[in-house]
Amino acid sequence: MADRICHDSMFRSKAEDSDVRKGPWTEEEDAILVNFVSIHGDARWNHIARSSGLKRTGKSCGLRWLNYLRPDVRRGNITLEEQFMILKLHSLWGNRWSKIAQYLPGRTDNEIKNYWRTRVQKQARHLRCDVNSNLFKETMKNVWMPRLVERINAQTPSPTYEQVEYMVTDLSQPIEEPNPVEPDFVQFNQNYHCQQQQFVPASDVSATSSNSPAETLSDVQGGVVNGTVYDPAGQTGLGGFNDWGCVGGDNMWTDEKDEGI
DNA sequence: AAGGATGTCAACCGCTACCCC
DNA sequence: AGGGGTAGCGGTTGACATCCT
Repeated sequence: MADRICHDSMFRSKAEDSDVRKGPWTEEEDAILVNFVSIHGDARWNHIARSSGLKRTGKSCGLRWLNYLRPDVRRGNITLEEQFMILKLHSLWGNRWSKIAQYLPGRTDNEIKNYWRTRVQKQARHLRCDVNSNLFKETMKNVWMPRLVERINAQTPSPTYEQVEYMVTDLSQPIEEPNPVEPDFVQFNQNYHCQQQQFVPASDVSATSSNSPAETLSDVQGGVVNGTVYDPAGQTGLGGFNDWGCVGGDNMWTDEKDEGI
């Protein structure tokens, strides 16, 4: 859209525009930006861009700071706990990346978005279904999330009863928007991240129906019914499908090879 | 070993909402 | 009220890395 030129360029001269740098940031540029932010704060990015001498747009400076340079940004692999939160919050809010990022301290919306696209959507492709389909949502809720919880439990001590009840209750929440249980997530996040306590698999609690949504899955082709993985064509006992409901190969939760957990 | 395929992620783009004058 | 300036959001792109044949 020709009349929707990036606003950053609207108040830059043509000479300046032709001089605007794009692409990866250099260490020197990073150092300049960090220095300027330490003096002027992380606001007014256009002012920083101009006065720092960086040949970048204010927008580019802001993005670089937010996604990479700010001191509280977390780098490295997404943890199991973070993965669980992403799946859970995405089931409630969809592609509201910045909102989801608020519940994952130190993670950026960009990082979460990339995670979703590269890891989660890949699994949807393997299942030959749309990431927004009922099949994919059911598989995520009834297979991947409980298994993720199991893996989290395997590395941390037992949860409190309240936490178990919370998890069970919350996992049964319908997918809806706007989200009516947002305060619970604040509590959940605090409990989980601050106290280093743990979950219990929903499948371990009789009140849940994590493995038997047959009446729901009967409406779609493929999925997981009573622990059996069905492919989108309705076949069972799929060669190549592990019990995550995924095609064997890369493990979506870690960088390790999937051993058919 | 090579090169094509695939995955990852930083950065950019287009758009919208908000604020201020 | 409305227009300009700005920040933030979600989608997309492209460079680089890694994997596979």
